[in-house]
Formats: sequence, C-alpha cells, structure tokens
Amino acid sequence: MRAADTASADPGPLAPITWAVVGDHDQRVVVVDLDADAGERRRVSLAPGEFADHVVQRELASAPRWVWDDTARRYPPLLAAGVRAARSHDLRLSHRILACSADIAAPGALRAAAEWEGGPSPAVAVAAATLFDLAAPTDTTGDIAATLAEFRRQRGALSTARAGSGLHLLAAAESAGALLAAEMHAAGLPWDQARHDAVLEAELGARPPSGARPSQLELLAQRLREQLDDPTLNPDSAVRLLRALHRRGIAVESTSRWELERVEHEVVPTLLEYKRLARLWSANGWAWSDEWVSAGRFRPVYIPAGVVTGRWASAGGGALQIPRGLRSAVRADPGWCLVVADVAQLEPRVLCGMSRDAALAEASRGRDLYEGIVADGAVATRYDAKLAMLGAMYGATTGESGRLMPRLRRTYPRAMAMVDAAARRGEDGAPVSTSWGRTTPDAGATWRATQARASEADASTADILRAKRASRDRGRFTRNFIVQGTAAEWALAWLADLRTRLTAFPEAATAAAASGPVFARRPHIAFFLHDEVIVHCPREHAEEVAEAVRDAAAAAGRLLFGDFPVDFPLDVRIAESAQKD
DNA sequence: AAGGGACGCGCG
DNA sequence: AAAGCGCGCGTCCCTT
Repeated sequence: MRAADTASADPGPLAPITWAVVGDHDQRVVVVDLDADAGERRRVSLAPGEFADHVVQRELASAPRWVWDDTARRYPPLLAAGVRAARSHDLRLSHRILACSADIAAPGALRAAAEWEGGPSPAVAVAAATLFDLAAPTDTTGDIAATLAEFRRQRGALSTARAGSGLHLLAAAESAGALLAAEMHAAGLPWDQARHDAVLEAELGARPPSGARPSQLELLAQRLREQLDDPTLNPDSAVRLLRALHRRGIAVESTSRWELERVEHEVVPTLLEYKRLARLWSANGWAWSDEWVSAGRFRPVYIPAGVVTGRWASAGGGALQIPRGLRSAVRADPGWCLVVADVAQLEPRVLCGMSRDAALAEASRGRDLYEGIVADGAVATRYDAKLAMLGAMYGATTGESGRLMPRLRRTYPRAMAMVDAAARRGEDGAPVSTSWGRTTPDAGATWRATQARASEADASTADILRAKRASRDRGRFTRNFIVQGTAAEWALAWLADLRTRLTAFPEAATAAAASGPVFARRPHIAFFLHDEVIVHCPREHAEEVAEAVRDAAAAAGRLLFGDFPVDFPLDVRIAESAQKD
C-alpha cells in the first residue's frame, strides 16, 4: 500500500478540499482535520511510522491540503516512503510572506509569533542537525498546538487582506513550490557522468592526483610565468597577478575579465584561457561530481523563496550556476528524453502585464519583445532595446543603458511609470509589493539613520552624499523587486500548474532509474531555474508534455493578469540533452 | 586553525 | 564595449 503512487488518484474538481493540519505531540504525529472555517472536525494520533500510510489513504480519498510547519522537514520522509502529496500549506513560508505584506491590514498577531520567521533554509539546518546527530531544532513550531495556532493566525491575517489581494494564491503557489523543491531533490537531474568526464579531459587533461593542477592548467600557468617574467607566480592569487601585470606595464585596476579584454598584450589570451579552465576545474571539476553526482543524478538542495524577491536559491553544488558548457552532461535516461522550456523575456512581459501597458503588450505579442520595441521605433536595434529594457528594470543611470532607457518612457509610459514609481518609493524608504502581495523587507534602522543624519543642520557633504547613494541603492532595489518578484510568482504559477498536469500522465513502461522515487516513473520536473524548466519524460510522451508546458504557461499568465493580452511565448526543445545546439 | 571579507565568475 | 538587479561558491588573504 505504501508504495502506491498516490498521484494517480486525482479526486477531480468536485472533491471537497479540507485542511489536514500535521504536528507532533508526545512523540506521535497528530493530524487534525479542519473545515472551511478552521473548526476542528476530526483528530487522529499516529505513530511516526504510520504517518505515510495515513497520507496515502487521505490522498486516495480526497487529497486534502496538508498544513505543516515546514515542507522541507515533513515531506522528504514521505517521498522516501514512496508517498506524494498533492497540495500543502507551508506555514513557515507563508508566515514570512504574510507577516510583512503591505496587503495585510492586521499583521500584529503574526508578527508577534516570531518563532515562525525561521531562516531561509530550514532544510539545510535539519540536514546539518541529522548529520551531526544533534537534537531536533529547539523551536517548538512543529508541535500540533503551535501549528494549529499559527494556521489560525494566518487565516485571521488573510481575512484582513485588502480586496483583490493575491496573497491566498501566493501562499498556495509558494507551498506547491516547496513540494516541488523536495520532489526535484528526490528525483535529481539526470547527469551523464561519462560525458562530464569527457568534457573535463578534453579541456583540462587527465584527472590529476588530488591537490595537483590538471596538465592543461599547469601548462597555461607556466606560460603565464614566462610571459610575465615571474617564475614563481601563482595565477590564482589576484593580488600577485595584478602586481605582475603592473610590472609588465599593463595598466589595469583589477584582474577581472572585462577589464583584461580591453588590453592588447600577448599575456591576455593566455590569462583568459587560464581563468576559464581554472573556473571549470574548481567549480565543476572532478571534485564537484564526486561530491554532488551519484547514480547518474545531480541532487541540489533547492530553497524556495531563498531570495527576498521570492526567487528560489540553492544550497550545495551551485545548482543555479551550472555553466552552459556543461549542459551536455544533462542527459535523459535510455528511452527517456528532456523537454527543455524557457520563457522568452519573462521580466519585461511581467512588467507589461502588471502595469497593463497596452502598447508594450501589442509590441510583444506573438514575437520577440525586443524586436517589437524596435518596430515601434523606440530604439534602433534589438540590442539597444534589450539594453534599454534592462536599464529600466535595474535602474541604470550611466552608460549606454542609462542613455537609452528614457526613450522607452515616451513609447511605453505606463510600464515605465510603474518601475519609476517603485524606485521613488524605495528612495523614500517606503515598501513596495509584487502583484500577489509579497512586500519588501524594511529598509532597516541603519538606512533610516543615514537618511536622518543627512537632514540634520550640521550634516557634512559626505553625510549627504552617503544618504543620497543609499537612497538610490534602495530605489534600484525596489524598482527591480516588483518585476523580479512578480516574475517569480509567474514562474511559481507555471510550475504548480505543470506539476499537476504531469500527474495525469501514465506511468512509463520503461522506468527511469528504477531505484528512484515512485513519481519519477512518469513525466516529472527535474530542474527549475527562474524562467526555465526541464521535464524528464518517456520519449513517447514528449509532445504531450511539451503541450502541457505551454498550456501551463498560458494558465499562469491568466492567473496573474486575467484577460490582459500579454503572452508568454516559450522556447521548447525536446532532446536527449539539455545542451542548446 | 578557524572565520570573515574581498575578489572574481558562474547563473537568471 | 559596460554597470544596473538578484544570487552561490571557490580561492586567497588577513585577522583573531
């Protein structure tokens, strides 16, 4: 029974959704069913070993929404037991959203329950506690009474949300993301170790004994020592490298690539190549795969909302930084394939939707958004359009980007007014919010003290300059926050919808990784990076999966922006590997 | 010896 | 050609 794949038991839209609150009491797991008004209907007490079976039964019966303190703590053991949950409400993640949201009129009770604020990566803390055999975290938030109390506080806070607030959608999407994060970790990203090794050998030479530089890297280091006439140079030391460059009359202020690229000297190509290979070796070399890849899977730890804007972060293995050159190692299992999809120009389209800028929507519909901006005559080239748009969203003030950005104001005043207003509010120390109501953290006491100091009678020029800079820094942050944060919401909606759609697919005849989790026998999301997903699926379902990915994107757009005509075109590829041709 | 900051670079 | 948002992480190097 336990091994049953619960996902196949979709109860359909008519089944009542109930809240099933999960918490601990006296070494047992307590599940309390609540009705729509959060009134208690039923309470069961289970031995810890019985919980997974309980979840299976309930999923088959009616797929309740599991309310628990922390998905990263409750869900992995279920997945390990072969049990999947359809819906959840993650109290920690939701608390962090609701307690500081500008959309909540009465956040007082939530803010008082500070023990729920938690860190950004409880999963990591729990893993570390297990690793060092320490007692469970000292907080009591997992206790059933505390869990019920927090759930009721959150329901109470949500009932004070402003009319039309998207916070309930955000809480649901955030929680679905937390389920998915645990599932993706369990499933892993299919990784072809042999191909990775082949890339490393081709670039660096044979794997060296531990501690030694690979041959190709040592060759380049030696050439650098000759070209810079510095026989003991360690090119890994920026300080010594800079001194050596200066001795040869190369006037650079740093050893960073963008500055070196502007210098005409024989040492530059050698140095750039050394840096490229050194990076590959230290970030994604043999030591990396020893640590992070096993049994053909790369298993990063995803941290939902690890970024203030709501974007995900990751811990370990640099999951969000896999270099493009190594994507050839991301390779489907035999008989399976990858559906690799990314959204074209997600953030500008999100800005278009949230500002309801009809001109920008018209420019971007059904085509490359930047080409559309060129066609509108705002700027001359696609490259300029991209630069100007990035400048608008990041707050560029100088350079080409800063020069081009004002042109967009004339052509797309609504969209530009939205980011400009967010910047002004940030400069004043005021909060801003995403479409669904995620709100910036407070600017902080130090920031306000800096501003206050500048307006005192005896403020120095330095005080005033410092305050201005801090104010503009904050403005650029809030300007970008509303766009990056709403884009993260779009991505969550996309993921949550896709995750559900994929449960409708049948199990594969040929299992991917027979030892993997049960849900990995059907198409499943194997990777997510801000505006890109990779689905691992049996080849015979690739086309249908690609369609599901597109349908989910369209549904996400409607969920956030209703019938406003902004579209989210995807670049979808069906392939053996994640490498772009 | 451990920890933290600076640097540099990978990703969106 | 480059500076303007959000990250993680490896290395060096200095402090404690």
